[in-house]
Amino acid sequence: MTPLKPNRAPTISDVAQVLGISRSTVSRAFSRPDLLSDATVNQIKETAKQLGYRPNQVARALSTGRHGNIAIVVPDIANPFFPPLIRAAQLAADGGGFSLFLGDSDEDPARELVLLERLMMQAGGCVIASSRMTDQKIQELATQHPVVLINRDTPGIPRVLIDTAKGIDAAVTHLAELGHKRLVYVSGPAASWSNQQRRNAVRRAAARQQIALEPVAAARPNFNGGKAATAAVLKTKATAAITFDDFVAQGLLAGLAEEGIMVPRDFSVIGCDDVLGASTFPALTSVSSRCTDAGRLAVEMLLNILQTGHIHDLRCILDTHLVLRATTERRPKPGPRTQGINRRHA
Amino acid sequence: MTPLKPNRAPTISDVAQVLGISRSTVSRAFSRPDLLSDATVNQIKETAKQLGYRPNQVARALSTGRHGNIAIVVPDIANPFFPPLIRAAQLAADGGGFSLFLGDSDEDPARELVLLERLMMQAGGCVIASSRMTDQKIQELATQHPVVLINRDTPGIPRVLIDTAKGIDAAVTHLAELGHKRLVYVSGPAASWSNQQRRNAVRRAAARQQIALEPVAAARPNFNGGKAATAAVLKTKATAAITFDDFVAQGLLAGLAEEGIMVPRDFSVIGCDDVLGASTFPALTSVSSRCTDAGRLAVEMLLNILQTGHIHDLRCILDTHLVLRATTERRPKPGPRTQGINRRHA
DNA sequence: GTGAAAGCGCTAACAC
DNA sequence: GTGTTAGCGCTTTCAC
Repeated sequence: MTPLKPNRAPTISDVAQVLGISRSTVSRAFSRPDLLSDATVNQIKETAKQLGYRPNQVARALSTGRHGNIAIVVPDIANPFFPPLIRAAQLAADGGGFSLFLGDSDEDPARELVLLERLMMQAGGCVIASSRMTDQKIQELATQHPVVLINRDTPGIPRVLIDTAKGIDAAVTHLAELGHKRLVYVSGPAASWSNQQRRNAVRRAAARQQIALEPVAAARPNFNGGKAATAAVLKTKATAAITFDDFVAQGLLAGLAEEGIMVPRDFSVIGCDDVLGASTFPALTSVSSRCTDAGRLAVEMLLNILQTGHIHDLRCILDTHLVLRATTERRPKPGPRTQGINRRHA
Repeated sequence: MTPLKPNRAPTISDVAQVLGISRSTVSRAFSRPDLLSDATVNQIKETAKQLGYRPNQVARALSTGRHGNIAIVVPDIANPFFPPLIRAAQLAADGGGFSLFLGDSDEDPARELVLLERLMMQAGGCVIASSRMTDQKIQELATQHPVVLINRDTPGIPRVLIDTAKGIDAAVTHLAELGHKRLVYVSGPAASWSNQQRRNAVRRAAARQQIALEPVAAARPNFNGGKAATAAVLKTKATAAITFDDFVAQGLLAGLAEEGIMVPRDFSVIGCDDVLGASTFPALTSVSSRCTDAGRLAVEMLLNILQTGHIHDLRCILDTHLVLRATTERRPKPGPRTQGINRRHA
């Protein structure tokens, strides 16, 4: 059992005293060196280093109102869509000299708000990814702090949107070309903009290709949600499914395997986000989504706002494409399905 | 293009003035309400709410030295071992009323140090997961700030260790029982404590089971690293591999498939961490590691230090077990391997 | 180009 | 119980 650090860190005053100069000069050497002669700046930085002086962010923040922090809030860190996004955000923040607060709302809009309010006391702005809050709440928040959204199309607020429409279009077209006539969309959270956008994209594309569309809801956007939806999917008599995300697709794959339905021979599956790579079996065909780009871009937009002090109503669209792997195939011939035999383990 | 928020937030003085009382009283109503009469506390909180007053964390931090923040730094957010850990850490921090800074060192010790030094100006303490820094640097850091380590056994510093020994032991025993005589350990980062610990555990267990052990290094602890190691693995003539983590195992699986080696018929593979679940094919047998518990525990330990002001040299061990799935089987009969034909796609 | 002084919003002795 | 006073470490007018 040890007590904590005894000696306090050197301050601006210590440096000033050693050099016999005023504290403001030392301050300027770090915040506005252009106002000082090169000689003094060097001298100050030199002794500062010797003393181990480092400017205190907190004091600076109190004085200027500019804390060098931003925040990012996501619905679920463990959802593989977000880690690459967060990683890119952290990198971009770091590049701009900012520190990053992380919040996980656990898919709960109330928690999301509380978290943001706490974080925004110390952050200059925030990135909210896949917000579950209402547009109204978001707009309210945005009047008080700089906000950049990812995958949420709230007017007036800078936002990065991953436009799955193009990729989904390709997916539906692909299925149509394989002869499928009846398709199901396994949906995700109702409050999710991505889900709405994907559902609509599937609907439009299905109409254009003249194939029937059946809606089925996954209780939660994860493996179990997808697996649990299997029965409902099969009941529709569809021969192919597009799912809200790869997780749901993975669950569906597992559910189908359990029912002895062979993918892609008996049933075709296409995921969204392409975060699972080739790690499912069969390797999942999926609509890619550029989460890394989205994270980096959102932070860059936020830092730009912080620097200029002006919010532009930017609406930045990242498009997507279909990544073909091994879960789609020509529509099976109509007739009784080979059920009850788990071919995967045969 | 909109300019930013015009009106500044109400301060403690505003509340005091409205009520015609002193600022300290208002301050106490929020920080030490036990010192005030219930009547005044209620009155103050009431008008504070009306004015929309919220205590300013930054000012409080400057005054007390207690910023309500902690930091967590990991080598790679996108490594699936960390998201559940970070998620649990964030939850625990949140529960204690703390905000969480997140840093990604990108597997680089220098970057890790810089990041930590920046973050620790605003955080009361930090959790460092799978640090790549030297013990010396870590100890140096720990003299200046409360530090809790995850998967790093630096003496004198509170730490949470996921003890893969038990699980690895089970893994090696399992392989021995299946008749394997020659095993390879595909190692991860040299600076990683986990890697050293796993390597040693495999070595000990192999010696005990009297099976030969060949070391092979994965260039990076990820899919590509594992895949690239495939040739080296095959050259050892081993019939089974234990890999540093599931990622490497997944890469190896892919590499083997490409070479036409069937898993588990021709070759057995066991991963570590069990973060990929059943999503590989074949479903990966793996040594589980309780990353969620580790994240929660580490933060709880840190908060405890922050509250008591005392560092106990805690060494908290979480043990592991083997999760059997589908990538291990009886040793193949010696003889020429079926190579060149990719059986997976046959 | 540099110094003096006021203040960011809050807390913490110390008085009464 | 409540008010007074003096900071926490830094920035930023305003002088010179």
